[in-house]
Amino acid sequence: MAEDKTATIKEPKTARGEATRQSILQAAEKVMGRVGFNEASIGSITREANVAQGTFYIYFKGKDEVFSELVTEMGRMLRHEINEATKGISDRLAAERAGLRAFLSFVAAHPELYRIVQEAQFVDPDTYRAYFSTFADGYRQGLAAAVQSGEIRPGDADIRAWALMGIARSLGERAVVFGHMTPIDELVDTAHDLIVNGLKT
Amino acid sequence: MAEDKTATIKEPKTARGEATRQSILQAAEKVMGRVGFNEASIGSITREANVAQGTFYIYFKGKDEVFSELVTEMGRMLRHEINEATKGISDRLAAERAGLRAFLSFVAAHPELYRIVQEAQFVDPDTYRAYFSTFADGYRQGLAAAVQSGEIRPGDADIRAWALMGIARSLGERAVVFGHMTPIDELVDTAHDLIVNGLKT
DNA sequence: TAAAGACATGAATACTGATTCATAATTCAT
DNA sequence: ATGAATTATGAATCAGTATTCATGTCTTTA
Repeated sequence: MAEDKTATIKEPKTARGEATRQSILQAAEKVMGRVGFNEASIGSITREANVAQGTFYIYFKGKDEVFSELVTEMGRMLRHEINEATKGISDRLAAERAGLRAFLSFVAAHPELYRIVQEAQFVDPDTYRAYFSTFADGYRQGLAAAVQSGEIRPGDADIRAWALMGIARSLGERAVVFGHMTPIDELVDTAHDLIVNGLKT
Repeated sequence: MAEDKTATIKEPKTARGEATRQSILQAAEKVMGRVGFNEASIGSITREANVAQGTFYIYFKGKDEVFSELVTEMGRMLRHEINEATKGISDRLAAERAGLRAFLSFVAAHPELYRIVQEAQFVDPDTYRAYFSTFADGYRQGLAAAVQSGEIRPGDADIRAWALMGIARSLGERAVVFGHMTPIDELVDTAHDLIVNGLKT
């Protein structure tokens, strides 16, 4: 039946509590970003946060819970960045460029968070899927509208949305995971040219 | 003279041993593909393989080692498939299409292996990086040659290689992880059109 | 300023699952 | 056929770490 998870309530009631919770969260981001979810022990997180182990359980049910919170938080931040970067740009291809640029800047600035989202695929599949489905939905709508208005050539919007997300993710990974130090503008220029004009002569 | 670097020797000397080793490998592929690396215990693998727990350590140093072997094996298989599918095709854009098709067919046929490669990013980063670096190198050379010969328009070959790999991976993930059931030919047609012609009208 | 509630501690406990190893069975070479 | 090598077993260890909890400190408020 419906099991009540309310048994262990969290939510700090005090400024002090909120601060502690926050420092645990930050420590978790740092440690998990560096060594990954599995290697990150509660002990290593609380040590980084300068609190005792037991304190962790005042605010979180376990490792999974902090992790999910980090992923969700990261999603919010990234969506916000991209919205800011593209809002007010009506030209679809220009928006494409601005969005790509914002994405790559973000992952360059937050490599740990990038890693955490990727790892969510295995640690918290539901959150992971929700994360990318949300992105894909928005993307698809934008592309469909642009096809409708004749701004871009016809083609399945969902498949294209995934293809374009793939380009962005792959270039992000190239930089963050594989250490290729290409300047972002060069990445954006090359990728955008490919997206707009394709490979053909 | 033990040219083996394996301080603790493995390598079955007997048909029986080879068979057992193989069934452990298959069981590991199955179990790890289903529940992921961390949830896959040695016990669950040996149970699946119908051998005792101790038997595992006759052939492998630990979980990491089977895992690496699976990733490497998968890389070999996939490269082979793509080489077969594209060999003899001199036209670059046609090869692009054939390679994409081969890739998507492969991941559709081996969803577990796909998952395992992704997880290698966290379990065995070196192998993961080697895997994609190898792919990227080959890809880059092909693109650079095609630019040289005037077959495709100029543009940084390395960035393009990563962008195109990203498209393939993303469409694979869309199918395998997100369960979108689009027929492969439709995926290939749409993606190839995007790759060749871009989005512009 | 004192009682109540919130927060913090960290040693003790509990659990999970990896790894070992003494023993037994099977296969191989002669 | 028989001793030697190889392979197989699984219960017993071992290690790491997640989680609890009895106790102590801080903060609020009446």
